[in-house]
Amino acid sequence: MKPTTIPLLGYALMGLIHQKPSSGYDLRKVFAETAMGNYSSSAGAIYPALERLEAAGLIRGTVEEMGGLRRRKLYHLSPRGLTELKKWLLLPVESDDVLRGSGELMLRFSFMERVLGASACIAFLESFRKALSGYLPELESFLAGHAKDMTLSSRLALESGIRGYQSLHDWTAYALLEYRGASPKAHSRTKTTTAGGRK
Amino acid sequence: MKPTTIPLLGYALMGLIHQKPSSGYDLRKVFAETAMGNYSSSAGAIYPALERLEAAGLIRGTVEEMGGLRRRKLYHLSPRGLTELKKWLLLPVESDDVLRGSGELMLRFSFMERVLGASACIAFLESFRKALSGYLPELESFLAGHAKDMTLSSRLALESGIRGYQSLHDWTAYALLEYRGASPKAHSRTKTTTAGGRK
DNA sequence: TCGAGCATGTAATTCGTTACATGATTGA
DNA sequence: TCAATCATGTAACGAATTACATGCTCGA
Repeated sequence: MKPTTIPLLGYALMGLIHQKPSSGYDLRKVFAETAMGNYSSSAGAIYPALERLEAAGLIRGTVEEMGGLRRRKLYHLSPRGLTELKKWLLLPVESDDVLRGSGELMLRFSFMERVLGASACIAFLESFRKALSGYLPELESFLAGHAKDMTLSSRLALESGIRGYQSLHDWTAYALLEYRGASPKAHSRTKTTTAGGRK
Repeated sequence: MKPTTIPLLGYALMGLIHQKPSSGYDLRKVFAETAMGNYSSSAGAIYPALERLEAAGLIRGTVEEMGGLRRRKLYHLSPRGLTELKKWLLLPVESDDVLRGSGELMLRFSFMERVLGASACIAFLESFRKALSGYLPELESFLAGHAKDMTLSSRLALESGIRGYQSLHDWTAYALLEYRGASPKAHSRTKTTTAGGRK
């Protein structure tokens, strides 16, 4: 039982297959049409990935001969696949993850409720929020220290990144409200305008 | 003279070398310490990349024997490298770029003022803003159409993406003000709270 | 003298991209 | 019948990650 390093695309596929058993073609369409996760894409990338997952025993493919239709290989998640998926979803939120773009974190979150339920989502949001609270002041002080040596455009690019993290920070508050507040009547998505807070 | 496909890391290196002739070690430190661009990283990734750039005639490396110091290979941009860098910076802002994460766009913008001057930055910001204005309604309507079929966590993940683009949209307005407004006295970085605008 | 940091590299592996290839089926 | 779309693949290539290897030099 090797460490079984699964690339991000593998988890994306497993998450989607968990939602609904799918063929390679189905999955390609999800990536192409829903602009999901932006990364990963289409063609000769996902079929090999599916083969790797199957070889690792994480998914199983069965050829469907639905009433005279074209043959399609439907994949569904194996018990081991579900275990691995859960393990990945339960990984702690490291500050490195936040730095590395948070794309993986969002992918995890998007699958989380279906696989682990609401309480895991709330715990995730809280630790995500904490990681952001720790990282934002770092960025702000880096900006404060280097702003004078930068061109305006490079400083603005940095500020854009900071704003992105602030927006993410605001979002965690909003998301926690959605999870805790029972009635989704107040569905307005107004900005909280908080964020910039020092620690 | 082949099409010379340069990967993103290559442009990042060229941009940094343009700012200041650097050794591989210097560049690694920039990536490691400034959390620049998040992507790209360190070690046996950047030395090969530098070799490729040199082989392509885009940079030139000269061994420095600074007063009994360790030998270090200083790279500086060649005229052809500068041409390629400018060409990349002047590329139009496609809506695909926005979708694919806007990381490349920000990298371009951060180098832009030093290489092309302020007017190019303004033009870039305007077309970036336009691309975002076109993309945001698409995302909003996708959300409106699919929200009912989603778990709360997957819907929130999508909303987080939308908020990110809105924040970027706000940022373009702020950045244009910084470029146009002469006195950088009003350096407050307050949120514009606009954004969600249709077209 | 000895370890930490400077500085540059190499090799194996793994993965994604691009482009091509194939065949079945449906609608015009 | 012919094009579009469904559906699955394969092969060449480029590039990143990881881990290892080397040697210099400075300060304690």
